[in-house]
Amino acid sequence: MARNALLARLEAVADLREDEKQLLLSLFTNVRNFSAGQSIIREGERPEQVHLILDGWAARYKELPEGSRQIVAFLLPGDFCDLHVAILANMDHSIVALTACRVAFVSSAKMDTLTSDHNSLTKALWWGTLVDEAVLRSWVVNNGRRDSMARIAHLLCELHLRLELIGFVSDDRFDLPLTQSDIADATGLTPVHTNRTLQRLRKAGLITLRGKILTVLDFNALRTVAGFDPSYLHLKRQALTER
Amino acid sequence: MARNALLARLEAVADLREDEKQLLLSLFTNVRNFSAGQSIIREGERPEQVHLILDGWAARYKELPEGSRQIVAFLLPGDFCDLHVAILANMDHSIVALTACRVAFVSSAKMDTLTSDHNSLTKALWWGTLVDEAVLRSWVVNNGRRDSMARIAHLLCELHLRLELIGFVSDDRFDLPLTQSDIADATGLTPVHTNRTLQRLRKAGLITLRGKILTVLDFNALRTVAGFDPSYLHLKRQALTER
DNA sequence: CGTTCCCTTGACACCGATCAACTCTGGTGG
DNA sequence: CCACCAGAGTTGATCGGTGTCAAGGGAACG
Repeated sequence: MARNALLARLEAVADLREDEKQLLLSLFTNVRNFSAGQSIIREGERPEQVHLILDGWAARYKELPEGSRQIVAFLLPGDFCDLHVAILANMDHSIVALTACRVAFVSSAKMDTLTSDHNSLTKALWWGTLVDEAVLRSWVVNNGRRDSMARIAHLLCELHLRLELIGFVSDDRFDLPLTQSDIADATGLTPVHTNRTLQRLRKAGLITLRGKILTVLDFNALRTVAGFDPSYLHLKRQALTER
Repeated sequence: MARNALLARLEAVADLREDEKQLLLSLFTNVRNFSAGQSIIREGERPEQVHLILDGWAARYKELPEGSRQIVAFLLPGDFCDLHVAILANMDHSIVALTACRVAFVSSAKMDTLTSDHNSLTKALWWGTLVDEAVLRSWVVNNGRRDSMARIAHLLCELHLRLELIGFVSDDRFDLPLTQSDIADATGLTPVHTNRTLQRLRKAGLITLRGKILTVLDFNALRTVAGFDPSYLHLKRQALTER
């Protein structure tokens, strides 16, 4: 990964022993590669394995009857696609690779024994799903109550912090491998309007976006435009959030 | 409750033994009453107890700096407010009673021992939080990609099924103790527009809404308008969903 | 060197927001 | 029992943000 993206996330909450870390990492040896655009899991499927993103970006999305889609989460290295397979019957949504992705597969049986043997690991994994849920809540707010500027700004703030946590940000600059249509599908806007809004964010001197590199020029201003409060990400090591 | 609203929800997924049911119910003896409008938990708090709605409706919401609010979930009898207190540090949102509510309090310690002793109960509770998450995803879609008619129709379909599951629906008719402003806050609309949209739903012959009683006149038509697919609710006992 | 995405731009339509009354309802107290 | 009142629902007029449609430009890739 960033061999330790998963650990980076978990250690933000739990203090894991060295042997637990090793044990966890040892599970994710069965790896498969996906290319951009390939679907990792489809709605209605019942995967037999738990999937973990090792590298690359993927999106969790739902498709509507008339053909539009809504992305409900971006999955970054260290994120699980479906920790819940063992419990819920079927996937109620799909997952697609947005960039080339390395994905680890673990049988749910292995996960089960892992969690029944190691309480602190279980708790750490639990914590991960609860943060996912908190992020989801903030997306409901985003799509429901913010205008296009604030929506996109909020998304960028969130990605900035999540990527920073796993070591993908340097100097307020990071790789943003999303098309404007992807951003539109995440924020509930149209591609055209997303384009214009990004232009406004640039003209306001908040960001630059060249190639697929996003630079946050003024994080505090961006945060203000977004109405962004990072506490929902529940980052315990709060260094990042203090500026 | 509907003493068994919680059980109704859990039994939709797990086959619990009688003694497990009794054990579970025995926990929720410490009860407190809230009146409509009273807040049950506030953002930033760190509650020491797990809260379960026994009776009445509550809302999970976030407030924005400029004063508007977004409801991110409706809590019905049998729903937990904060199964996660033990793990996440602080509440990243607030919970308010929408009607008079009876709420049970359980110390997180008790919950902990319960879950470490009874695997099937743990799984059932887990399942509950996963369904919450699935509902959240569908709300993101709702606010992001549906127009006002479909949004409100979708919300009504969801409430219909959730209430049916816990026995609060008879004859496609149920108590809907929400103000139009509440519906607006859930769907990301304004009260005025919510009002007009409800009128359109009535004129289209899909629903009636008198007093606080909602009658679904044509569920299939409502479902079509909403683009509603109930599978995200993961109701195992699927009788309800087949019409 | 052409094809295919992706980004960009313009003109226009429309859904939903805003602002500002007015009405209705249910609950309260005199 | 009535008068009052606050909160909820309703209506109309107008504004603005976002969607839609259509076309052109640019960059990556075979």
